[in-house]
Amino acid sequence: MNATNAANGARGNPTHELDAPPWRRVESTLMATASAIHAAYDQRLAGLGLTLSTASLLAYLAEFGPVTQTRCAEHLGQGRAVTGTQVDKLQSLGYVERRPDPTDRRVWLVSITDTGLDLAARVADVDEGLRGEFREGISRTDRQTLAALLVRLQENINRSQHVSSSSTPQQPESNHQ
Amino acid sequence: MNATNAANGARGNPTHELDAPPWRRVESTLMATASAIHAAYDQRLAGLGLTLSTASLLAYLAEFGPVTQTRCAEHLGQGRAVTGTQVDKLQSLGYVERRPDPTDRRVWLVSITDTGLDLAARVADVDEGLRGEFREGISRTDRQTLAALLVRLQENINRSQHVSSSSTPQQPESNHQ
DNA sequence: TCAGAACTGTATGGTTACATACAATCATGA
DNA sequence: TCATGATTGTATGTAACCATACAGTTCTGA
Repeated sequence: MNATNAANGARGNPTHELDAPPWRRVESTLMATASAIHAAYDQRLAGLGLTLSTASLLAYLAEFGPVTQTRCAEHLGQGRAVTGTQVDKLQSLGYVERRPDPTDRRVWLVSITDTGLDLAARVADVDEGLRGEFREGISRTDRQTLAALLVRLQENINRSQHVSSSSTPQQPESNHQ
Repeated sequence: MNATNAANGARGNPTHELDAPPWRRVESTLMATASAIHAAYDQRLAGLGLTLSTASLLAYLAEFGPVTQTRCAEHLGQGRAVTGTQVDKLQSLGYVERRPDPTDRRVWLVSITDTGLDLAARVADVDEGLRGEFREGISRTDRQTLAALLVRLQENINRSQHVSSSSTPQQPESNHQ
């Protein structure tokens, strides 16, 4: 009983993944790696009072001018409600501000403040440093290979997501909520 | 269950990754891919009344006999409290049962039932089918390359995770290789 | 023997995110 | 014009997970 199973899979010999149960294969390794990346960012960004989500939002606002919350949500791949909460937090800390759109009274234009820009610069430093550590000993070619494989994999995943699961056997829903 | 559900992304489903600010690089692609895998499993397993987490627990119990909850939690890489809740759910559905350990009155020995075994077999089918779809057009060599790169990346991540206290990361010495 | 440390499972509160529902506001077509 | 449908941001309820704290139990060392 050493570290977590993630470490188990990571330190194991990648050539024989058959001793592992069905839940410790490439897909599982990938999800564990993603969790580790998430945790690493959260850990480093905690010093700035941010999480990966809020830092991503801040960085997006720093780069692309004032935008609506819906656009932020789309870019970050999350719902509008959560984005609104994140804007609430960044606004309460003085890093962003909401201004009404003169041409559309439904929306807020979220813009970054000066202190927000300073923080975004430090977030970029953290990002740069962390990515540098991640890439130690992994060549540019390797990274390109990894990215290409991930893209191909994700295409397959998206394709299988859009298949309407017609093969749902019996098993009544039994959704008691 | 409609198309907007999947398109909107139950766990976020970003689509563009190349023209990208610092937040759309390899690390982001990896996390997005992991989310997509998670969502795909959840979608397919919903027909069995399970999620990826509960299905993983069930599969683990099906393969390795009665075990304590702490061991389940360690294997699944999650906390003991959540594992207890998941066992509660599987138990209420009749798929697992808790029996006292004769030699240790602190622990429960969680064992799978006959109906649980049946369900685990169907979970294995879902897993097999989904992995097959994911690997379409990706050769075995590619998969090995991907796994190897992920392992190397995760080693770097774990190393950078352990350098939390010091503000000046001092180029940790590579242990081997 | 036995006091203190360690471990197991559970309770609790907090965080993050989703899905739905809703009011307010635009946009479209007859 | 104006009724109908879309869109935006928010409120609400739910779900999953974590971290901490705790009682009961086991283990360890003097």
